Amino acid sequence: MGEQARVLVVEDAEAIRAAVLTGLTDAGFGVAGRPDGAELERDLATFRPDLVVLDVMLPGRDGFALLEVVRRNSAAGVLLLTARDGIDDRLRGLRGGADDYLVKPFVLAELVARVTAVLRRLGRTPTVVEIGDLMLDSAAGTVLRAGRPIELTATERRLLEHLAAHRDQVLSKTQLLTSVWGYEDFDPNLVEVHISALRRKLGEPRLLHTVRGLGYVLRVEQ
Amino acid sequence: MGEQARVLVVEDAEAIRAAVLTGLTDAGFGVAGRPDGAELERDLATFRPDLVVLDVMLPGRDGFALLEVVRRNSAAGVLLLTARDGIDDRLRGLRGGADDYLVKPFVLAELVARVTAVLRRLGRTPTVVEIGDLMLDSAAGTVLRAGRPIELTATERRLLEHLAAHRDQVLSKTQLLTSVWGYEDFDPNLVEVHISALRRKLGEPRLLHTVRGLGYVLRVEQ
DNA sequence: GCCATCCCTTCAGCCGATCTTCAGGTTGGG
DNA sequence: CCCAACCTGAAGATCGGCTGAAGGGATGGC
Repeated sequence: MGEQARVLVVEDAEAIRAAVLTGLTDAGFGVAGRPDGAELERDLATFRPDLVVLDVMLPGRDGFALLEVVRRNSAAGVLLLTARDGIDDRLRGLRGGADDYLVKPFVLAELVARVTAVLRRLGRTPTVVEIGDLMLDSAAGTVLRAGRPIELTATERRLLEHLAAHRDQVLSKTQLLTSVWGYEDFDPNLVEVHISALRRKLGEPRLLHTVRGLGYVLRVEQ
Repeated sequence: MGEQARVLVVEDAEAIRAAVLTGLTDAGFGVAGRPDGAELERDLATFRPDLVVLDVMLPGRDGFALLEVVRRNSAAGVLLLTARDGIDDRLRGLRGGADDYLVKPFVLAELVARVTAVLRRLGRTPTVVEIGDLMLDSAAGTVLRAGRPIELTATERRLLEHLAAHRDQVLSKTQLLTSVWGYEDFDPNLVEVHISALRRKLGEPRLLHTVRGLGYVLRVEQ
């Protein structure tokens, strides 16, 4: 496809938002802008951004809260804009799972460079991942097994995309719980239940394997 | 237990290098340091870092040149340290394919946070250990002997990984009990039983040897 | 506003894999 | 030859993982 990556910009300062949107458009990205994160969930579902640029200082829910929302509801990358130069904010952002951050004021060219870098790192440029006869199109939101479409719930899709992004790597239930659910507390059964549902829908031959005592791995057996 | 990730630090200022190495060690990383990149190719091959921290201003080849070397010769991530605050440098670094950069002077905690973040983004790197025709991939959770997969239980895998991490080194049953099982009480037979099972699965020629009265050692006999 | 539906999460029972212990056999150094 | 060290098959206890079912919150149609 056109392979145009989509970037959602949530920034309340209109001048900055406009400049950023222009810069990103010039750089060849598909863009959308919002003054706040009130409709973030909906935007994630409809606009399906590959990356979300979040201002930390926002009316309503702040950038950190929105970061959680993005993580829970999509596989999009996150770039934080922080007005304060405080190390604490930056650390909090990175620990909270942001892919990168930028301190205001910034030069437009640098933001574009960082957006590009994050997208490249995330390997989001090609939105299609193939594993055996399984095909994930994160842009279109479709999953095909042997050419046949599979209906997944949001959680199942996030789980599958995460496993696919780490194919051939064993991921523990704890890792999955934190990166797919964003949970701190540990309830292995929650993961097991969703793995079970995912397997039922994915069908045979089995791609999603249990490594007893370690976790799960998406792998094509030879 | 996963093996610790390895970080190579190339930085000519000795005070900074020492501080960084200490901080990373405290954070649980395996580390190595160099004042310049003269032996980078060799280091990449022998130390097998998961991440390389590169100072941009270096005697001899500078950070950008070394970045290229890392990219060509390994799958390691790269974090650039730049003394200048100039946007140009930062852009050049990100465009050149660095996974992240940090502007000096920086707070040690932030460097550690960034190193952790980059490693996490990179998917924690496949740590592969080879001993003779035995290959352990702790990320993929696989063990191969002469190319053939071997099914191990969780305890057997931990035991083997521990022995592999200390290849050619005799480990007593007490040492194994404490480091693999975390037990305080001493039941040598418990270790013997698992060693026995491990040998059966690993097959011939024997890699796991008994040193009577001392312990066990993983070694390729000549 | 109300109801049907979907989905996430928790719970409980089941099953097989695995851990640990025990008992008896084997090995090797002195 | 003897004894301590080591090996290993077997078996009960325990654990990790799977799955059907049900509660409850959110969503969307009427």
